Amino acid sequence: MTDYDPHAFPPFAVTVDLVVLTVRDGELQVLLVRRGVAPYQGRWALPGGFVQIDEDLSAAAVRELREETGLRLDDVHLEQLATYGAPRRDPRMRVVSVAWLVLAPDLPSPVAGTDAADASWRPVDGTLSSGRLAFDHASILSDGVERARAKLEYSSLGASFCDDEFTVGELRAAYEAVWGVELDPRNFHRKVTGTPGFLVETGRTTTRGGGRPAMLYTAQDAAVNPPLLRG
Amino acid sequence: MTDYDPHAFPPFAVTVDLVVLTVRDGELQVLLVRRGVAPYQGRWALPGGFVQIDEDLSAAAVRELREETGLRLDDVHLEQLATYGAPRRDPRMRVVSVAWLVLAPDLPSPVAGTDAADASWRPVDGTLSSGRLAFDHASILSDGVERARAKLEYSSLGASFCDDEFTVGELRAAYEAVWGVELDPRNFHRKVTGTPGFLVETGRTTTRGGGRPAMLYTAQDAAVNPPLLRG
DNA sequence: AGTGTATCTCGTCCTGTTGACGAGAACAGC
DNA sequence: GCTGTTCTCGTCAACAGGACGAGATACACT
Repeated sequence: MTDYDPHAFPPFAVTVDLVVLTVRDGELQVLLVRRGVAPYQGRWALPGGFVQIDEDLSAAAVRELREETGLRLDDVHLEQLATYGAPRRDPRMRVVSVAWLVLAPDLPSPVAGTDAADASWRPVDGTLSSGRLAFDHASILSDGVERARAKLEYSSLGASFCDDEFTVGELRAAYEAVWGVELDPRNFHRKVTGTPGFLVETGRTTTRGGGRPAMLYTAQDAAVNPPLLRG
Repeated sequence: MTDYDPHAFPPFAVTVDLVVLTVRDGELQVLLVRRGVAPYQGRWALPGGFVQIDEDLSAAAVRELREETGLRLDDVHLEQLATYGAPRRDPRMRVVSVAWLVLAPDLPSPVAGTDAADASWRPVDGTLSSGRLAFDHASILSDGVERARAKLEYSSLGASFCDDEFTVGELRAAYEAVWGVELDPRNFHRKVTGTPGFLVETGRTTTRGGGRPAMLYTAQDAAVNPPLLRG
């Protein structure tokens, strides 16, 4: 490790970029930071940064998540999304970026880290249609949203958008926000409570949200087969 | 691009590795090359190599595919699998490897390229259970097989294992090999011919394989909803 | 206390899909 | 012609899914 020859292979910079999604105000939102330096100065971008030379890729993702957003790993779901490495995606040098998808509940989180001058949740729809993200981040965000939408169909990952304990109605609201559709509350309830390994009853109930008290559940990691359908 | 400062970021080597899967002799097989140099000299490994400094990641995958296996892109399905970059996965230096999944028909292909001293198709099951692949390639292969199995459920990618024109029976044989299950020929026929956009009838028939002449189809790119189930 | 409103949860009906299986059609080889 | 093979269509019961009704149980307001 210490005696490699830097001329034996082309040197690349390796970064991680984070697509951090949450559901706020009934819509899917993404965490963006405003760039303080060129290139793309003043533009919104995905949070991210360089991987350190002795650091695992996932460790770099977790570190950037903590540094730039204040989120901890045990609050969220994190998975590798894809890697982007077009030769001129960064005009300064050859950068290969490993993108990670993070699904987070609507935490009353600081959302202000050490690095980012300005960070905030932005609606995904408006961000994608405006098309003004830095670098190829619009493409990465689009892929991340597509992955999230697809994974909700056949996994219990929708619960990642909810608190540790949640009601079926809150879970349904997350699915509706991600998919942009309205789901029948009765059929959704039947589906998620009837799928073994999807939800665990806590025995407690809550009346937040009004109406009849709702059972509180925690998530389990079961696959859904056949999948939930989007409408 | 020309004036970057190589001391401003940690330098990484970036490679591509290929998980090339096919169905031969009724079982899922993977293309491996035997390493001629240390480390892991003599061990089987996934084909791959360094990404050039001005080369796109997918272009590097296509180039290695051609160089090491003789396969052309229009013969096969290629998609990015995942990226592997543990700090000591290569004992010589810090290498980040972008892995690609290739699904190929059972071509009477040379399978001998410029680089690889020795290349051959090996059964996936035996390869994974022996656990003697170089580097972290067993883990990459495992992820690739899992991806392939999952994608066959809700896409027409199984046709990537068949020739351009194929029968429903040949397609079913591919699914059975990948999933390691037996499927009912009548129900499978009903499902794939009844899913709009999955198959296109050519009008021609064939008697290869014996029995009553079978209709020949070409593949289309439709998603399957609800998915095919694994038995 | 009573009324209205909201949500949750269970149940019903109908349709389409799936798995198990039967049966005939159409070839090759002997 | 007979046999064995594969292909293709059909049948039937069980199940899952979408549309919808209805009661349960909270809170807010008068």
